[in-house]
Amino acid sequence: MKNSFLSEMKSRGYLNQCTDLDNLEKISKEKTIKAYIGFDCTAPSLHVGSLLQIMILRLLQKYGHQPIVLLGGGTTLIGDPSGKDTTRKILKQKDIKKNITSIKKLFEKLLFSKSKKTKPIFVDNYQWLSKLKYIDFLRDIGKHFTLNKMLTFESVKLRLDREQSLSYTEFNYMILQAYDFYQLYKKHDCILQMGGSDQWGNIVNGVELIRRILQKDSYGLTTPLITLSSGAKMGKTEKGAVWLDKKMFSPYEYWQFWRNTSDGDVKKFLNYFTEIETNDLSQKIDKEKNINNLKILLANEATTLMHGAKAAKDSADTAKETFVKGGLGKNIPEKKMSNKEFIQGVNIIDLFFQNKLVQSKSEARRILKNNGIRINDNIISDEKKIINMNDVSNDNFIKLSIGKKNHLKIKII
RNA sequence: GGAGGGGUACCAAAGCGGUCAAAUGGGGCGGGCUGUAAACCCGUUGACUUCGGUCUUCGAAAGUUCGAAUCUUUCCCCCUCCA
Repeated sequence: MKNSFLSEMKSRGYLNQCTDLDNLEKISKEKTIKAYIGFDCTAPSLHVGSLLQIMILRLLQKYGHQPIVLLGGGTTLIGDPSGKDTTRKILKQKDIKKNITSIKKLFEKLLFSKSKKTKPIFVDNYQWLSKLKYIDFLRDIGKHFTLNKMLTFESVKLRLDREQSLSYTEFNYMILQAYDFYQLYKKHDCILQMGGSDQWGNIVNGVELIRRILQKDSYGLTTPLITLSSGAKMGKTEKGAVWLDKKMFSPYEYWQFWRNTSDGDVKKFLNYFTEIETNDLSQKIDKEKNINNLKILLANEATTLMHGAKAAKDSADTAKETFVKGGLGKNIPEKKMSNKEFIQGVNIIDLFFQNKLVQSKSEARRILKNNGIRINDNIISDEKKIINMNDVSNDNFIKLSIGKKNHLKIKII
């Protein structure tokens, strides 16, 4: 059997559930299809939690199909209750618009295609949702949804079971999402909606709505929920979410995020988040004895995909410098300071505080007590220590470190 | 509309007149071990400090008191149940 979109979906482990795998496979082999994924626009960037969805859109393109990216300008106003146990804050429309603009940029880069056939289509559901008339909507769309069924959905049940409130607004979310699919089917002949496993209920609703109104078949499929071997949710680091936008999360940090993948997750992630052909990949995995090299491979591939080959290489080099040689890496953030201050001498605590390596002086003192503060890789244990020109290295730098991973080079001018 | 319950540090949650900068758990941070992993262990987790202390915090404001997170009043917000 020849490789197809769905067969690679399966072999990479992207496929969790599908409404009708056999028929979808048949159709996607016969002709090119359009498929959509909806994204919430609650923040100015997406984070790695959405990366799997992005990967499958790219995969779709690889097999000549066309992705539709739905940016939920309308639904974000409502808030999806799936997977959340409390009502989300309602965002301002102005903010959502900004978010949409910057998320769109991200997709334009990631789903870039020269071919018209696989070029991504961007839609914003605000376009049609904002035009809905309440009475008409209730009559035409609402009649297809029974409360009996809606109450059986996980997202609803969860809230009710826990006696957490679920607002009427949120309760409508699933209907709107179903309506989105219906609109895209009509406007763009989009026959497939994809999403994370928590979207299954919403997706099925759309498929059913299309069948009821148009008597047409459409399809839905979901990707598995990614769990770490530790059981935690993926995508959080000490610094918060792992954003895909380099303004919010630098390529070096991004590289480090993947480099720090735990052992148990490496092979899975290589399949999920790189585009190395599956055969090559399994060979590589078998051959490689040192798991750290696989982690580096993962970090390189994932960073290349997101930020480009150069950024990946720079990050890898910096990491090498920093961790292997222990010297000053190129990508360590750098700051300039006048030599006047150092001729006078600066208190160590003040120096770290001024350079924003710590949020308060108390924090600096605390870390210092725990042997976490270093100047030029030497642990400092005296909080009254004065840093002056004697601490400047030959090439006019002072290296400040907090812990093992947080460094700053000060260039003396 | 009626009846109750509640708002405490990043989160959850104790405290219910002084010994409270506030138990405990999670998370975070630093250290140790190591492989930039996991697990585990130790320390730390409001700010400033001349290291003696000082200042600000328990939804908001006002009050009682020598003294309030704790008592009173008003206001704001959230939740549950009944209609």
